[in-house]
Amino acid sequence: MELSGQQREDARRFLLGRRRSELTQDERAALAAVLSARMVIPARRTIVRRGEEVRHSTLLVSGFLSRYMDARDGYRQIVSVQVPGDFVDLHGYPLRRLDHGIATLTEATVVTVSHEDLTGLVKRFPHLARMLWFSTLLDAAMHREWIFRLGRLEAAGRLAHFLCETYERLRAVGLAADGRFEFPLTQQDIGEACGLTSVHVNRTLRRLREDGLVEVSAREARLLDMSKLAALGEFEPDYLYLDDERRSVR
Amino acid sequence: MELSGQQREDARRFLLGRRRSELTQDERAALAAVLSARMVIPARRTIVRRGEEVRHSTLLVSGFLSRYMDARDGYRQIVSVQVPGDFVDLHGYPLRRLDHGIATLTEATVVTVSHEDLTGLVKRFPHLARMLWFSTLLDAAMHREWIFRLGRLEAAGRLAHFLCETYERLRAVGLAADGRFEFPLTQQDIGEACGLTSVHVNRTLRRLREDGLVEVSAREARLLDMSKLAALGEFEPDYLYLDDERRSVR
DNA sequence: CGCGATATTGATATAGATCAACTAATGTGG
DNA sequence: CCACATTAGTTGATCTATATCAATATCGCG
Repeated sequence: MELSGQQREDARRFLLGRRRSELTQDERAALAAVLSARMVIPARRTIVRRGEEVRHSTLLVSGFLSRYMDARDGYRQIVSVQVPGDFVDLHGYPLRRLDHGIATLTEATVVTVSHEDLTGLVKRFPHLARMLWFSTLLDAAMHREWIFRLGRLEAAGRLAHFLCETYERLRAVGLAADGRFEFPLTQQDIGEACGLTSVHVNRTLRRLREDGLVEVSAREARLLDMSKLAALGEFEPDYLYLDDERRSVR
Repeated sequence: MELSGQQREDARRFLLGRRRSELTQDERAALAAVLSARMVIPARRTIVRRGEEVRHSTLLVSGFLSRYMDARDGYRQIVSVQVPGDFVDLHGYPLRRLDHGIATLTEATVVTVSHEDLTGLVKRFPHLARMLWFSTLLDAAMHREWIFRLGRLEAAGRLAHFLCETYERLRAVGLAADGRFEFPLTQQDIGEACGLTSVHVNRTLRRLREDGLVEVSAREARLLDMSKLAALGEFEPDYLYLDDERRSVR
């Protein structure tokens, strides 16, 4: 079967910025070959609900997705924001059933891989299997950092940490530079990620702006003083396992 | 090489209570064969520090371990409590370097597997490899629930949720029944897990006791009203992927 | 028995939630 | 392209859950 340029390009995004986990030509081609056609999903759509069985996994090509859990009072807690290049629900492959919901934050382009195809892939390419495992472990590492953020930082630190993490992850996949990146989340979204009300996010962002640390608009975030932000958020990017962690921040 | 009864017994604990992930005789024997001798570690010892490279992974046989992150102010955030049968730092195998510390909470007995041996195992037993992956994904699922707990529940709910989760996990490995289990954590430990001060843990536990929901002493926890506790903590154990989730709680 | 760690309780301070109003942006149909 | 509707952002006033500080009580252990 002929590979389309689009499939190649989509497969290339996976684990971008983690050279240590470079895939071979063969592995990448095999992955590309099982990718579905691209699908575009409007903003703020639920893709998978908690408890649902999944038969394929989703690779995010562009836009932002959230993984979230609903609370009884109607509020939701975002447990993870996925950026382009992330396999969103790869863990659904061994687990079969998702323990949380997935929704778009912005309009998003995705491609999928059926679990059947994944089984074929991991049989033929043990190293690729290991890299898929690795990528789910990155998620877990980010979860842990997310726990730290909620458990030990106050509002300003949480926002600083969240912004630093998002920046570094986008930078790794070429979507951020010079402290700037597209960031079309609402203050409500940010609050749901950081365990704060949108009102408090607003006030805290204002303070950070007044202190010259960041500027966050509806479209874009600008991190004006990375080292102060990193200090405020106690952000140490080692847990992202990036290529160039020694040079980034600090 | 002859397998000792102890090795067999230790290997048997892995993924106990998750029948869906049953290992074959061969797989279990192969795992048992690479387990180290048991080691006993005193309470409150750091086992691995953040950033450390690891060359083996640890299977907990008895006692409690914590995975934690240090904050600048000297406080720590516990991101996970490991119970017997858990592979504590299996994610260190693909990741190589830990993004958090590991310490004993109580005296603990552990056995280890070298990453070299793990590589041998996963080559020979792809299904076992998948189960190892599965077990790290259980950790990730618990992390997500931990995020929910910190982000969306107030003190009483957090404690209720934490106690329910711990109970169900211990029950799965035969260490809890009738709402009771050994639970030798200090209120300080509980606070570090739930993002609360020990003072507030104390007051909140008192309220739960006065309401007839739990009794937590230095040795033991007694969950007196599981259904109220589960409601208070918005605890739905599906994320633990237990054998009998339909029957448990609720 | 006495000492260090843990638990308990009280008084006070504070970060963030809640409620409420208003403004600014964004989008839609006529 | 404007009028209006909808959504998101902003600000103020007040309330509350939890932190902080401090003192005492209790427990487990050598």
